[in-house]
Amino acid sequence: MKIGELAKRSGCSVQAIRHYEKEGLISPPNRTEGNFRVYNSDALEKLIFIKNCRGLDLALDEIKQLISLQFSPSIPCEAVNEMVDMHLYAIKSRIADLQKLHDTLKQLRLKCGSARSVEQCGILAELSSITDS
Amino acid sequence: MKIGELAKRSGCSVQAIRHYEKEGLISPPNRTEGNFRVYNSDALEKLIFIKNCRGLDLALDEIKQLISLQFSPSIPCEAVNEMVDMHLYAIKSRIADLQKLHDTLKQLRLKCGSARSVEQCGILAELSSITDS
DNA sequence: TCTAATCTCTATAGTAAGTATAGAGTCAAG
DNA sequence: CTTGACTCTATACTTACTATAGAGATTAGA
Repeated sequence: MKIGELAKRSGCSVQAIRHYEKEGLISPPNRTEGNFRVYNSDALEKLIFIKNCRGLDLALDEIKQLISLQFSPSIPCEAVNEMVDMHLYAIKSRIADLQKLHDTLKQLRLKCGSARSVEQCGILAELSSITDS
Repeated sequence: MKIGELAKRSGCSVQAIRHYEKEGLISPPNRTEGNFRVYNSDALEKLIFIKNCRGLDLALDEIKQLISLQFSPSIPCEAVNEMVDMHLYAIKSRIADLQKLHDTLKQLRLKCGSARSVEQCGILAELSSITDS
């Protein structure tokens, strides 16, 4: 299949596929006489793997590591676990940060009713004076 | 004061200050004979305002809007409220997404113990087969 | 067979909000 | 007068793509 069909089947965009190739996540496929990329079902599988990983917010570099791990199947998979654990931690922190941000913003929102002028706006006043915590 | 002191006092980096100037968030200051930027306390105040906004994850473009609103103090501040409300909504969505991601990743983590080989790794197996939801 | 539409190619620029760097100039103190 | 700290501009880099230009390839219909 050509890149358009691969894109449709994998759910990645055509440009993203070319991007993954450039970044070394997928290997350069064979070409037709007219220089079009030709893919087989292995490429589709790999793309789906990549897509799943991206869905978990794994970075391309990390996905690259996972792929290279798949090529040395007998070594222990500690590295995989560590990567996932680190992500779990990062996500938890990010959630906590956002929650705090949400609370702050909600507080701020209460400073201003709806029909005031900018001059009297409690939000703008607050933004000028909050000190870092 | 020169840019280094302003940076220290405001908590922004020197490059960030120059960046804000280039983006039109702060006006170009006077220069010394030797072409160094010279700031007064108004600039410091403005930078603190910007820093507070950035702490709330407001984009530079949005901050720019807020600053221009401050220059027309008599118009209603609906726009400010709307911006804050939109952010509250965006943050809530982001938290929900991350929570879901966290749960998925935690499930995935359970697929693999600690001492297995990559070949048997449940995580990698799962990543190859999850279908999009 | 011609042609128009669609697909693909490469290369480049843009996104957000800065950080990092190079290479040059300025200033203050010893 | 020289050394070190500071500043200047301009450029490249970061992430994971998307968008675009301009060209060539392929396919379907007339």
